[in-house]
Amino acid sequence: MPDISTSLLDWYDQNARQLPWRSDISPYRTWVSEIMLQQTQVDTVIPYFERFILRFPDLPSLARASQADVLREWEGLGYYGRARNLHKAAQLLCQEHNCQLPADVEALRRLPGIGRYTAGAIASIAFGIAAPALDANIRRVLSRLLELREPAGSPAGEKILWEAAGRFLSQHRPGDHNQALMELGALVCTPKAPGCQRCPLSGECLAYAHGSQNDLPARAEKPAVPHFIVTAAVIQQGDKVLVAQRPQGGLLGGLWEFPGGKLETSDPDLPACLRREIREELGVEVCVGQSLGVFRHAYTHFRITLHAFACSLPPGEDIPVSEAVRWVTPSELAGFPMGKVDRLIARSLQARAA
DNA sequence: GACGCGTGGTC
DNA sequence: TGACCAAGCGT
Repeated sequence: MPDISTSLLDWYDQNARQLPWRSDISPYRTWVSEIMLQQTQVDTVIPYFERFILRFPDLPSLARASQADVLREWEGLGYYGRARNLHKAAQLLCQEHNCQLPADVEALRRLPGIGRYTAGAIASIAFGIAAPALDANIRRVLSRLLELREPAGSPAGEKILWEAAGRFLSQHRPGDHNQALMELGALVCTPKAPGCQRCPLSGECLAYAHGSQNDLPARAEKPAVPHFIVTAAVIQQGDKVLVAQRPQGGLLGGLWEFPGGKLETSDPDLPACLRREIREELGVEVCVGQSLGVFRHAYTHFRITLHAFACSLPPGEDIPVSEAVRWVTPSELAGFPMGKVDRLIARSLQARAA
């Protein structure tokens, strides 16, 4: 096992990007940045981090906020469970831990939204604790360094990689060491066309020695991505439209949408699909009118083509409002957190009304 | 332990 | 344009 830390940290000191969360380091800022960075690239996170910190500058301000306000700041970033858990954890910490993040890996690990990686990252970066971290970048760097044939993500591969992350770790600068490995993975040891010529670890890298860097890390086969046809109803009454809140647990949980759903084989056509969905969700028959557009969108595990329709209620029919069903004017839609496609529809309505 | 969970960039 | 990829976590 070579000592990679010295050359790694030297490289990091010369090449680290200046990022918002690398100045004014505090446990709170480190925490917010690490949650945002889960499965999300640095360039995407930067503007969200800046806005979020302006809006919620410290842990008490986040704990006091409403979930809708937190989700609105998160809108567009995806994986909204991260925002719900961040908010929940802030409230827990202010109830039980004096509004302080614990300086302890196991205690961090128990907070909602903090798993093995994030606990190690916060502990090492914010508190200087010698805890390893393993993310997609470090998996790739270490897989190549060790020329690991086990697929990253497999149980055997994970075991080897976590042990390696711990063995390599600098006891002196663990936070910089973890960030340096991630920085190296993001800037040099990239998935395609890795820059081995300018890599500080190429001399120790088994993959580079054998020319196998482009074939690593090994990957398991991925299943085919299904494609669904879905419909959405913009139900209009006077100058208002109906929006519904999605349940907390699942896809786009807690966000608002124009109701609708998947086309089933039993549906004769798109309007029939939409009438069925609205009947099932809201208990009323709607009149389906003109098309408001067709939207394609790719989620992680499936793809949709969404057909939006202007709809109206027959005379005498009504829909009772509730916590999760509201009639709002197009200009009020901006206050309701939404996913990508529904926001596109909402914006087209605002433009139409203006 | 396998699966569900968003979105944007890249090639 | 479609497939791949990304500072993972919860159930």
